[in-house]
Amino acid sequence: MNPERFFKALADRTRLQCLLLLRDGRALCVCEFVHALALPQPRISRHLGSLRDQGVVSDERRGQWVYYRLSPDLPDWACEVLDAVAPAHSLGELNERLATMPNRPQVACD
Amino acid sequence: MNPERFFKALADRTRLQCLLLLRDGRALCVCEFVHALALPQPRISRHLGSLRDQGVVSDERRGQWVYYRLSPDLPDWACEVLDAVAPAHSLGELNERLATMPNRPQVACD
DNA sequence: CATGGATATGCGGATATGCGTATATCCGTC
DNA sequence: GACGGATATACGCATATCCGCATATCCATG
Repeated sequence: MNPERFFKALADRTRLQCLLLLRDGRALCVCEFVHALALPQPRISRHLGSLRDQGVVSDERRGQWVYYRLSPDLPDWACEVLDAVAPAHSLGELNERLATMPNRPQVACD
Repeated sequence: MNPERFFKALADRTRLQCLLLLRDGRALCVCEFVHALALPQPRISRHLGSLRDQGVVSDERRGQWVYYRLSPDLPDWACEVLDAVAPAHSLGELNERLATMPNRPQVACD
């Protein structure tokens, strides 16, 4: 994981929001991102796929659902970067929508 | 300064290296960047100009030279991001070339 | 005011990026 | 094995980004 690539990953609103939602070791499936960010599914899927290809997140299939989490191989400095920017980015609304998501697969699948 | 814009600024090798060189409050002029990074002058100049336009760095003219430094308005989280990534990015060679630069305008113009 | 060093910018081309729409794939259930 | 929900991908388009080269601008000095 080199810094330039990592910052490219963060340099997009959709990807940045996805990553911040995963920050505390949480795993979320695609439909949860779709609901929380209120964005079309292909868009979410493609961004998550690119994050996976770059080693920023890892995925895990559970039945129909694919869960994404921050890659366990993410170097310390990368986690520190996420922690540093988190306070500057209000996730309140996103977490709110997550919490009230109807038909949510299963909460806290960790 | 919003996180997405800031990360776009860091998502380029040239810009990232420039910013890391400025990290301890140091100010450098264009020709110093050119020498340290061993890149063509127009390229350095345009990247620094774009960083200035986005409020990441500030510039100051001194005679023929234009000095750039991290913007004093940079929010705390942005500085923390730079501090976090600094150890992951070896600047040794760049600082080495800076130190041995011939005809260097003036050292430590702070 | 001519000169030269330092810096900035105009321009065109190559490439990358992000998107929407449509469709494919994968999986559990019946 | 048909169906439906969840996810991934193919395709084409619009735009952004980065670059090199050439040239313009700015400034100190003579």
